[in-house]
Amino acid sequence: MARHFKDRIIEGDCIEEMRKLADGSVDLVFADPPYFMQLGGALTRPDQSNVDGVDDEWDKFADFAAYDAFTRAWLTEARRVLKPNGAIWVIGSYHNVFRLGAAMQDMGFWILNDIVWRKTNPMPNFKGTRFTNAHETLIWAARSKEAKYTFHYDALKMLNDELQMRSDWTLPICTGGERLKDREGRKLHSTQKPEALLHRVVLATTKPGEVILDPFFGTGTTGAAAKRLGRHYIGIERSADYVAGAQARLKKIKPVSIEDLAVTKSKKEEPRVPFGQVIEAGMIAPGAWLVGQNGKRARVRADGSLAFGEATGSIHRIGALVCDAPACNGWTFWSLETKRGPQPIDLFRREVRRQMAMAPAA
Amino acid sequence: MARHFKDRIIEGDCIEEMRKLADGSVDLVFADPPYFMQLGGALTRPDQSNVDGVDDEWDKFADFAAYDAFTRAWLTEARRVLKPNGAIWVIGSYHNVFRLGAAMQDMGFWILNDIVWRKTNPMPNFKGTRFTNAHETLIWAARSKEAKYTFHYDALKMLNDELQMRSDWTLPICTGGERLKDREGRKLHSTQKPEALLHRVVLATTKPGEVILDPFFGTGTTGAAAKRLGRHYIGIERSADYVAGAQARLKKIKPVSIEDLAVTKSKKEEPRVPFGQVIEAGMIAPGAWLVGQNGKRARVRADGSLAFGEATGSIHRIGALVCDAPACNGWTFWSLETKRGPQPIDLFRREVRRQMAMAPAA
DNA sequence: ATGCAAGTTGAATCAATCA
DNA sequence: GTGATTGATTCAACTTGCA
Repeated sequence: MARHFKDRIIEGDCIEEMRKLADGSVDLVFADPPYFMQLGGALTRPDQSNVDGVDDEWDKFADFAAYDAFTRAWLTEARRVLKPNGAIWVIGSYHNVFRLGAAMQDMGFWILNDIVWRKTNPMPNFKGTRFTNAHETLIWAARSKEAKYTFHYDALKMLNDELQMRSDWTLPICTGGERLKDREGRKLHSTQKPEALLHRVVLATTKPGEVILDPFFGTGTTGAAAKRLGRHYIGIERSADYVAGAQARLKKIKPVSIEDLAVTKSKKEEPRVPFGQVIEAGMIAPGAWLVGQNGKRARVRADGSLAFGEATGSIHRIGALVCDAPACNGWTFWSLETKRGPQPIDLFRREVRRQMAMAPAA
Repeated sequence: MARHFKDRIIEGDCIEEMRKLADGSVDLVFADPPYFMQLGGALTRPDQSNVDGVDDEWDKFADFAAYDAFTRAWLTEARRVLKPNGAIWVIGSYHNVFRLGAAMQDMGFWILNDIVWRKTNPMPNFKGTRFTNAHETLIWAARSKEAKYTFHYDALKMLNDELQMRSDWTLPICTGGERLKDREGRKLHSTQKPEALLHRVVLATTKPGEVILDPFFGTGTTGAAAKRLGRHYIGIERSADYVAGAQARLKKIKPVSIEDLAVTKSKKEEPRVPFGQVIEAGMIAPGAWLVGQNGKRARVRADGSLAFGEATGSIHRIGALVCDAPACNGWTFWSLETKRGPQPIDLFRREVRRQMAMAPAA
């Protein structure tokens, strides 16, 4: 690879531009391709406001066949320009990630992990039709089964409070000051990724001084993380607007030494345990009776709600109802009726929490 | 489907046995197929016979091709036996889930969510060569894009402390007393799923009395959750050992009583009540004034329409008009003006519904 | 300055029924 | 099948505005 390509953004189509790069010339590829979301019409929130969905031209394809052809074309070039011991990261959602992963396996990439990015603040499902789509998936793969890929086990363990870094990462979406805006104050790119996500990727799977290629550079999050962590980047991006935004952004990034990196400490909050999880765990069966501190009894249902006469609701609401109080902490109010006498339900929460504590929030 | 298939385990190959089931005869399929982890050795052909050693001619692509052929074969039968409005759940890991998902999309299944099962207690990565593989992925898909699938949104929301359920589920792996053991005390099945996982799946996406087919029944976790929650199951399993273990397990399961199967209902399921019926019932007289949440007033007419100045229309249309909004739920927007203050009109709808429930339509 | 309330927003395959 | 009508539906994080 010609040396002058390093730390530059190339404006153009990623397949064409990758063809100009030499075989085996980059250490890592990070790719955030279009997801082919196939959104329907307009979507409104319960307050009637409009959801600004992804309607960009770059996300439109005729069908899966067209999307697959595109996917295989850019993956082919990406694999060619990777060094033999190189690796690739690809991010997607359920709309496209299965096609990405299958194509990668077909082409000889060797999957090392799939990583789940759990969003702390995802967009809710406004119509109540599905589960909140609260995560995206990253695939980490070596160029081949034989590749000696880079993995900084200890650095990642340090990032995770001395615990092995797991395959699920909990991070907020990109908002606030980090989100690039256009002159009118609107988001410059509809799907800008948080730098924290790329920070973890770059730190874990590249060495300082190595070259990272991002064929869908967008607003340059990969470049930002690379520059900050002393790696080189090559970005390819079709949109002149995005290129301009990324250029300005990268100019401001100051590289730091690893030891100066402030490691974000994971919050050790006590995990929230819904009462329903006690049911699912089999600790309390649907149909069991709970007795309140005032002696009133209510019956447990399969979804974790309580039935008291005609009324149904959460342990808190029914607790408030039978107390004729505006509010009630159901966890401390109710006990399970057993042959050996009443057992406070909070005991069961403690047990579930003990199990949950092994999967830290961050 | 012949009635005698319900709540039975069929010992045999799932593709052959599914061929004996009638078209459109099951409501839900839950499938936990082999993951094909490629840990060396055991390879299987589409007919599930064992490959004796590694055949060099087949190589890597041949492995995936064989797995894909097997996948498409059983998915084809699964789709055929599903009712038009049926749905499917499939669970896998990064080894196979991308191939599963892509095949499902190719066959016309419509993915609704991918769900991440976060394990609280995963197997650590002993060598420190990758991220701890701490999750598995489930794909939930409708039989087609047009299918009206079942989703008990409100019950799931209740299960999660009145917050809508997300696509990431944190649950422990199956251990302790729940884990089936053989006579020597070793685990009977290497990948037994926790019943809590199936509890959530069954509760969310089936109705009591429906039929759930599990073509890779194993030790019968799907059957256990189905029986406990008042659903029917059909299990298909090749191994006589697993069938015997599942039989013994299921015999011990006690179904939850009918009345405890009720879960939090959706408002969408309640019978529709036209506003005119409230007038007919004499609860609101023609000429009465309604006041909106924004203070605007409109007059009730004899046919259940509202008059606001020159404009007339339904409670929803006039509500939208006075809010200058594209849409409005008139039931929650308007209140009746009375001497004792405003009374939300939804209270009257509730009363009409109560009366209708007591005197069902003749 | 500070604190609280109200408003805004994010990769979204987001309704069901009747005329 | 198509279009109009009814009526159900949101969570966390950040920004703005006002006391």
